[in-house]
Amino acid sequence: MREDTRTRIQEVALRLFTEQGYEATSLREIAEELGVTKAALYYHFKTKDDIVASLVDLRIAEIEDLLAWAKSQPKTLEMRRELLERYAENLKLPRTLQVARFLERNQTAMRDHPKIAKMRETMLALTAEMSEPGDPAVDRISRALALFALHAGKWLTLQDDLTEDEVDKACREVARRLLEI
Amino acid sequence: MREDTRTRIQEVALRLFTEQGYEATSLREIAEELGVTKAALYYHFKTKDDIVASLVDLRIAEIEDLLAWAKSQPKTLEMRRELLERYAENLKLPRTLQVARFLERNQTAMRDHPKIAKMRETMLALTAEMSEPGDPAVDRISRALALFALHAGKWLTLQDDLTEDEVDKACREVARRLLEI
DNA sequence: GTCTATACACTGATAGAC
DNA sequence: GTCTATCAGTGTATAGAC
Repeated sequence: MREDTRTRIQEVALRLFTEQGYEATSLREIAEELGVTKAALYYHFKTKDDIVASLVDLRIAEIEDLLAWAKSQPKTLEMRRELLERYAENLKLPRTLQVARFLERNQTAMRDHPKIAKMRETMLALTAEMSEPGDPAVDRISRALALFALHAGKWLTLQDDLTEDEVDKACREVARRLLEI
Repeated sequence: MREDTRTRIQEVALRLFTEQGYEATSLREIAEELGVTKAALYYHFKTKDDIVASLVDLRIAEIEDLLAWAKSQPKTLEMRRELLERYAENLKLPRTLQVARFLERNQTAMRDHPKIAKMRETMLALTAEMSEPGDPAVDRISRALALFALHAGKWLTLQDDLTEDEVDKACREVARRLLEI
């Protein structure tokens, strides 16, 4: 029971874009790995950019969901803790994690992509929801940093004798503490 | 009193690589901006990779200096504070900051570059110097994160009404606190 | 939906004149 | 040190057959 080609293209593209970079990955490479020709890709996606857009859309939707929830809540420590929890849980989903990694590693290449601008905007709004405008700068930065600490674990993994899971747990703990600093 | 071409190539390349990405920047572009031809670049650098290598070398040397200093010190809180201070001061130098930004934004593209491996290794060794092997995972991650918090300020700048300098100061304060968590 | 075939621009890199 | 000229290769994208 094999998935449709469109989904398979997304999967292979996401993996190669993340491993090698967006620019460094050619449509020929993607097509070859799928056992189809380049022309076939163009039936499913208008351009190379379009493949990326379809991936980023997923992530934007998730962050927007989080943002909507955050906006419906009072700006308390409890809410920030819960937001962090939700963000971390979301980041555990394989698809989400893959897209997040792709985005982390291809910031510059994706720089002018409208979807990326949109995502950055939403992400910014999310960090804004973690503080009141009048809060001290250190508090605001600290809370924003808490979200990014969750990502940090992914590329700190190599650290040393710690397993990926241990690093992940430690990052979450550090993130939690960043909320109360 | 104009600098030599080699240095000008490095400057332009660094700026374009950072702004547009390594792969997305062609040698033709660099040459055009300098008012020379592609062939001229090849007199000064063996390959495109070579230009990057010359830039990264600078950063590696700086981190190795820091590492050497760290190794000569006892692993105390005082030392970690001082290390953070030195790292932050170093990151203020325009050239260093530019190279650091370039590296942040082109991780994937530079993935297989031997110089990058070397740099990651040195950076890892530096974070390792901030803890004893027996320290709790949370402490170790927290301290490593302190260094990265200094970088975070650079792309959190957009945050809101805060100036770049305010964000920077706040990041340093958060980083300091991460040492004591 | 997927193929073959092709257009056309641009890439990194080299050879050799000045 | 910088140029012109050129290379082979690859890139994205399209037209049209099956």
